[in-house]
Amino acid sequence: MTEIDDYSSRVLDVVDAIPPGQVMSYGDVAEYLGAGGPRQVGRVLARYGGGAPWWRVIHADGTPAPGHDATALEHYLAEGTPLLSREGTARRGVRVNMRQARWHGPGR
DNA sequence: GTGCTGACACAGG
DNA sequence: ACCTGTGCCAGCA
Repeated sequence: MTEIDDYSSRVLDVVDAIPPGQVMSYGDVAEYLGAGGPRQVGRVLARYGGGAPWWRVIHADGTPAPGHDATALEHYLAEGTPLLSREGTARRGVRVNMRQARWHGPGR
């Protein structure tokens, strides 16, 4: 049994609530919860992200998490997440179109 | 108690 | 678009 802290559980709950094609920045999740900070959210995902769509949680710039940017890209293509990646821009810096994909709680 | 590290955010170059 | 420095919060040796 993997008991999880209340805070971690809440973070995972929010991440799991993010609809496909939408994403939230670490800072947005922290602000949405009204507790901790972006670093804490990142730490939780790094620890318990295995049971939640961590790829839907990215930097404020729209860049996916390090070490798994390739995996995240696969999910974005499968979910239909609006990407800014283009032949013109460096494909190495795969970014998500936050202006479109940014999700703020249910109903938005 | 002190210091370092980390799946970050923001500003400057 | 990329790198560096600084600030913020929490965990760990």
